[in-house]
Amino acid sequence: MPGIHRRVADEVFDRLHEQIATGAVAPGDRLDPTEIAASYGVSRTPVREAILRLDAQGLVERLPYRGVVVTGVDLAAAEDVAAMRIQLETLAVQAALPHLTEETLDRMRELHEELRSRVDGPDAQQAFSGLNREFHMTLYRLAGSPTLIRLLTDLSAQAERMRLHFDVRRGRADDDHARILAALAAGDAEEAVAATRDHLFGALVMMMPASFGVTPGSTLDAALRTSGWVPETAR
Amino acid sequence: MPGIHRRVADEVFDRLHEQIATGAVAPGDRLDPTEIAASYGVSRTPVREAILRLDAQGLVERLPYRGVVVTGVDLAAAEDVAAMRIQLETLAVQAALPHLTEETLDRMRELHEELRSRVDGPDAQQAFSGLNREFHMTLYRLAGSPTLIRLLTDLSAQAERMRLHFDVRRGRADDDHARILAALAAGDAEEAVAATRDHLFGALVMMMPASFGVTPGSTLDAALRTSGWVPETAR
DNA sequence: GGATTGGATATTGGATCCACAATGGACGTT
DNA sequence: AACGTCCATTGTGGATCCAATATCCAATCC
Repeated sequence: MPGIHRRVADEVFDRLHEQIATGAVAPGDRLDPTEIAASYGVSRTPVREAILRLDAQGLVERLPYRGVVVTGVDLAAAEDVAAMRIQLETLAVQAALPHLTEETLDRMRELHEELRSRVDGPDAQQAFSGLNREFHMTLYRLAGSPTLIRLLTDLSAQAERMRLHFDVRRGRADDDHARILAALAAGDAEEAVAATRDHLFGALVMMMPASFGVTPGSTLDAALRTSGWVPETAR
Repeated sequence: MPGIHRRVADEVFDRLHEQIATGAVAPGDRLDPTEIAASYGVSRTPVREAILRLDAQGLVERLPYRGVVVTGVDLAAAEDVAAMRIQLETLAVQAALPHLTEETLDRMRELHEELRSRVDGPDAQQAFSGLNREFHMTLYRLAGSPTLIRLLTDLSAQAERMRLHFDVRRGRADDDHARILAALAAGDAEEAVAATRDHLFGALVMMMPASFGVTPGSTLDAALRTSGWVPETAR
């Protein structure tokens, strides 16, 4: 049984990933490998490995001989990531639906309830992140695509970081999840896709200024249309 | 001008990436960091960094304390990667088209001609890989999405590795490219998407046994349908 | 007075060294 | 003779050491 191995580098990676995803270290902040190594009581080597992995996920940027900083977030990046998620998660929904079992649906309902009950808790933000991700991933795993899971995991971490940066509270997420569950239970693929798309799009919109409109010809525009979205002007 | 800096690790990464993408080291082969370091005349440190990055891209697998092997390829993985590419490249086409200029189109035509002329050359396979990727990427860059480029670059490397593993010659690629160019020139988004999808799907089909059919409910099935594909049985 | 260059300092990237885990073979036991 | 255990060997992961590069500041020149 390989995989049970916990190397120091794994530990460091998890802790740094957590720090970044939760916004404990903000975008633009500098990560000092020496300092981190000292504070964790390890050498710089595993810290370097962890940073390499964070870089591959796009969470940090390594400036040669000039240190490593947490990747900055701006609205353009948020829109970019949202577009990719819409394109891939709507695919995941479609591919997962045919393999949906009552058991998985129950598991999702559990997570849904758990989310509702925690909406006003002390660590609401923290709990939301984990439970929300697990709710969606439970479904997506049914698609049976390791690549898809890998991409979505990375993108989720990015998105979560942005959500926290822009201080977006997701009160409406419950309703979105209920809508998704209903569509899944009814076996309505089109509605499940639409609900997922609106869920992701809604999170993005809350980060944007009031005057926000989808830029025609953007990846976001394209992804929205692919998933059946109809622009305001055409309605 | 910093940023153009070439570190040793970058060099090692490029060489290893090349070796893997071109199949010089086959799937399942073991990579010995010590041996690589010696043959390149460097220490193990930059080799380790390079391997870390290859791992993040899914090109190699690191078995804790047991070495690193080139990720195996099978038909399921090929199908998986193809599905992701279809989903993302069709998005890229749609987002790029509105920003298409005559200049870019000319650049693509150049690459197209170059590809045709090299079809029977000595290093045909090698040339094809690079030129084909550049042909598509030239278009996709117009979408203005760093994330999309990053994901597609990784997926392309995977796909190329599989293509070479299954020893697929892409004679038809020329025709596909011509079709894409025509659609782009005409500003026909739907046709450009269809052409791109068929291009990618065609490459996958050539890896499959003759009896191959798209599994209903797979990510491939979903991606194909999203891009407007109609299954045989429904035609 | 401002800009440019040279050196001091700090920090990253690379090389080397060390410890521990994992395989393979030898030996002993049943 | 077969199986299990122990030890030696190999090699990965981590720690430490060294070199190369960027930044910062001061001195010098225009």
